[in-house]
Amino acid sequence: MLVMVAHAAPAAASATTAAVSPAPTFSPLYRQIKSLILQRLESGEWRPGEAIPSETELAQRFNVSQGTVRKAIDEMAAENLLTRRQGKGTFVATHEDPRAFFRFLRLVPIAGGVEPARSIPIECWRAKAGPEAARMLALQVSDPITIVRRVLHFSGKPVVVDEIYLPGEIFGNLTLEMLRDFQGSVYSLFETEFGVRMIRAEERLRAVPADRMSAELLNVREGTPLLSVERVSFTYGDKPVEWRRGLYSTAEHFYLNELG
Amino acid sequence: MLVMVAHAAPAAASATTAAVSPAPTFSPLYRQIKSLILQRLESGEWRPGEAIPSETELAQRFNVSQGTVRKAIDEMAAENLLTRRQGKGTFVATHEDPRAFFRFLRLVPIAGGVEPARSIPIECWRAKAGPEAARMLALQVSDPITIVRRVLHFSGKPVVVDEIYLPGEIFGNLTLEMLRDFQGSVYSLFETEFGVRMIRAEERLRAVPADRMSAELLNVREGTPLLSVERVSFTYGDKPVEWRRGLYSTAEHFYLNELG
DNA sequence: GAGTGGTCTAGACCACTGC
DNA sequence: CAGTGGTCTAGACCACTCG
Repeated sequence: MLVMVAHAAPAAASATTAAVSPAPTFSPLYRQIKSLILQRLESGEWRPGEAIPSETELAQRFNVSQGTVRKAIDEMAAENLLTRRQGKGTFVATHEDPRAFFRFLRLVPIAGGVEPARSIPIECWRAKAGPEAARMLALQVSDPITIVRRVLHFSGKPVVVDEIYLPGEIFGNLTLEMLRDFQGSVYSLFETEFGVRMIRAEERLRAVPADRMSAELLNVREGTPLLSVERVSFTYGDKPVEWRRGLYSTAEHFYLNELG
Repeated sequence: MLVMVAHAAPAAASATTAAVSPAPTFSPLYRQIKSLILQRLESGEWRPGEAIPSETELAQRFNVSQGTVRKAIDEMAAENLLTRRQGKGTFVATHEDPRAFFRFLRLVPIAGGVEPARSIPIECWRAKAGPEAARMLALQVSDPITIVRRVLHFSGKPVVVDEIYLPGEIFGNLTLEMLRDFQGSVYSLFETEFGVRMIRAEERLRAVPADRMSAELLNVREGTPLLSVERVSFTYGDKPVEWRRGLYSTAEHFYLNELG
């Protein structure tokens, strides 16, 4: 049945759209399988850290060959949505994995050493979205939001000061205690406690002078150049669910980026 | 013949190394094909922008199935070493491609618009490598190097001031005139005139105050926070061939980074 | 229409994990 | 040993480009 849909789709697509636009040409079978798997992930049917059914079983279930399922999973593994483990199975990616840590925090000490960051939450409060937060989070102005202020320490020293803006609809129950008590990264908490998995993010970097409050928190002089990092994070379906403004002290750390 | 090597390799490898270390387990056939193709690229047999032989021909040549060649090329396309064009062939990736531009210059205007950067070379001279340049370029101290200073303009305004350090052995003939006259990016010139193709790079970002010279060139006040971007670029075989220090004015631009 | 990459299949066998 | 992902093959057909 799925096969028929698969073969019918491109023909129908080109028939209806060819005269309008040449863009949406063709959707191969493995992409349809991919979006079926994606649906299961979005719906929470297969949860972070769990194994999904084996390739052969998915192939039977979807009535396609194992190679087609494989190609779908290949792409999703490349996008860090799934993780393959030979001999064990294919697993839904999770931020519990320490590898995921440095994918989202690219700060490295100038002088060697790989100490993990320690997050120290300062405040957590509710507010109404201003125009900027609303735009970034695709909300309406004055929709409820939750804001977290915190500091990140590396080997005991404050290096990053952060403000995290979250949609109140999802994160209305977030409290300072949860942030304090949770073992693991913030994204790990979001995933475990709120069922929200961050897939990708965009960061915008600038150099700015330290304001008084940040200077105090980071133990630098007011006006010291800091790295300003604005991040919007997206979950499934490219839905923005976090907006973050961070100031990084780059006296003893740098932001490492790989250009592929 | 190659097939025999392929099948013999893992057995031999595990026989000799199993007792020593469990690391270098197994090299599948498609990776051997991949490194054969890589050799052709490194040697310049297939040059940037040119088409490589078709998959079927490579399969015959290497005595493997087309699917195996395909998988090798798949990986190399994912690494931006090759570019596939349906119906036309597979091509060696090149920095002439405008897509390659923003892979290596992630500066975006805050207020919309996608004006291309204009590179204005200021100086180009020979020098001897200091300890830092030597380390970054994997040279000996006092080996010859070539240094370029330049400014990047966006819509007529200076935004980036750059110093580029290059191994003299390769870039001994680089002149200010070449930089001025060449149409296209610096990497495009390196590729065309010096046969050096940049594959990947690492950037280290910090926020620093503008020194007097940079402040003048960028038309900002001394001490203004600037984004310091240090880059080491690598060619085939992870050989470093460029070290760059740039100062970016982030008054009207930001550095955009995608976290996947 | 010939040639290229892109998709899909079916089946064999290998490497790894865990019972 | 059974079950999983990983590799390799051979062949069919589709989509795209170009002369």
